[in-house]
Amino acid sequence: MKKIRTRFAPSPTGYMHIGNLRTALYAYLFAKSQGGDFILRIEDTDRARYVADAVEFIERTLAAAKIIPDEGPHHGGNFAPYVQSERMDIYKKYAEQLVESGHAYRCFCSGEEMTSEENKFGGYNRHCRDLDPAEIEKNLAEGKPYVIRQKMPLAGETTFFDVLHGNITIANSELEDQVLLKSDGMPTYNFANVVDDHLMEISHIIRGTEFITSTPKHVLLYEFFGWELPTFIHLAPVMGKAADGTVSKLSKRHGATSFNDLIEMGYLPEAITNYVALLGWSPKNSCQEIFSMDELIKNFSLDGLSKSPAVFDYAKLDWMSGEYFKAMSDEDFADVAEKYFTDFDEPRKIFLASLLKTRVAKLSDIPAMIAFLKDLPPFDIELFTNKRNKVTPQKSAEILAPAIKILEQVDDWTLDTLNEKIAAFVEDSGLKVGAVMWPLRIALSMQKVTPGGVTEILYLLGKEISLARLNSALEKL
RNA sequence: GGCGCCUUCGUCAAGUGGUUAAGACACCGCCCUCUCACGGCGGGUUCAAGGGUUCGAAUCCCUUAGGCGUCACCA
Repeated sequence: MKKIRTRFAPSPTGYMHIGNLRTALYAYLFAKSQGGDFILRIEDTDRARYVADAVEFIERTLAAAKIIPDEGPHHGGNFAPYVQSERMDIYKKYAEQLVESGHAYRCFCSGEEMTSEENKFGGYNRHCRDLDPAEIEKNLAEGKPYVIRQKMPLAGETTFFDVLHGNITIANSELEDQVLLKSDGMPTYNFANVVDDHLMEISHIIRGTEFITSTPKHVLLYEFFGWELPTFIHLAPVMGKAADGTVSKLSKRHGATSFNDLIEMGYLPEAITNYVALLGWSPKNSCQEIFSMDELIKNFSLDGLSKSPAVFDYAKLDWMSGEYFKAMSDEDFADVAEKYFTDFDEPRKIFLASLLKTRVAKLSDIPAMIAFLKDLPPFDIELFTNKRNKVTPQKSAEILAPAIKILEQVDDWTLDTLNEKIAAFVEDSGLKVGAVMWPLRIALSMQKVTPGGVTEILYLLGKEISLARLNSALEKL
């Protein structure tokens, strides 16, 4: 059997859309699940869109997502170069070959003529098909710029098989005489793509549905050259849902849309990859949702792919991200959240990690959660009223005063000791735990909700600051 | 507009002629609990519509509607 080879062929735009990442992931998973190769090829044939360092950016992003090419610009391989702008002579050779065989022709029309009514509606850009050979010679001699166009059959239809969609048939009369080689000598996507996929022995083409309609043109090229057809798999797009409920292709208006946006927000790469994998694919005979890359590879199969569009759901990403955090050790979490923990010593960092890892969807949630530890929010007497625990500002003062006395005596400011002292204090007070804890927590944090309880906050704050806050609150009450 | 693709809970989805139509997220309720979270238990909501075929249809066929894509010297 022929070796499975898939490729990811992005244009170098310094931006990795989630949809692109997913396409790369599926191509990678399929290849790896079949013991095949995954190739990275850069489609930089549009000089106007070239972005500096974009290739490195793509490679770094794939590496972060643990999608490792077997061949690529900086990964080596037997089919180099893997950057299309370095393969111009190859495309030219094959384009000329098609002109020779009568499947393509030179077109000397300028841009304006292209967009004429005739071409747009009736002619499908077929105007230069039957130029007088003498005129062609003349134009060439004058050095007049030209493009090479594919000569489409005028009758009949072209059918190709897609793994997800079955047979797709399009009438040849719908196909325009598309440009193969541009006047600057660069190939178009529709040409370079076919030539390279053949030369690089790609067995399965996994790409977005936006290419379904141009696939018959590609198929015709394979036929013109007498090349064996690869297997096509056209993936449904990733959608976004706007505030008004409308669904459209995932874009900026939906929030973060690139892998890097998500990383910057503090989602783990593993969590993003895991979530994205499930956006349009589900495992067979299993309800598993948390997958390592190895498990994805083991479980992946094409028949688990969905052919309908999937809406990107940030809420579910949050959940999945949280699952990854919860599964981490305190040390690992502290490590990954390091830049948010700068105000704490090592033991407190680890302890904070233990508190936060069950409460965080993304790392950037952290600052808002722990801000009160650094800067006490303004005093608000309203907070000292809590119906459920029958707490009032008056009662709060009555609890704070003795509590301060007890805490002042504590020299061993550790979690265990603090726990012990507070528990004893509650016991002696004869009040419910909540009734005692409420005023303490408010005085220490000036907010109703805190990650962790009173003891935890006391420990994190340290003795000095804790007592200062308690005293300050007592004074104001 | 032509052509093409798509349509199971709000979202991701399982399902391929006979199921009480899985599971997950979100949501709601209860339990645990010093708040929040974690954890545990429970709940509501789904086959786009209309026609067929069939003893029987989410599953097969037709029509309609809606969504998306494409119609570049962009990919």
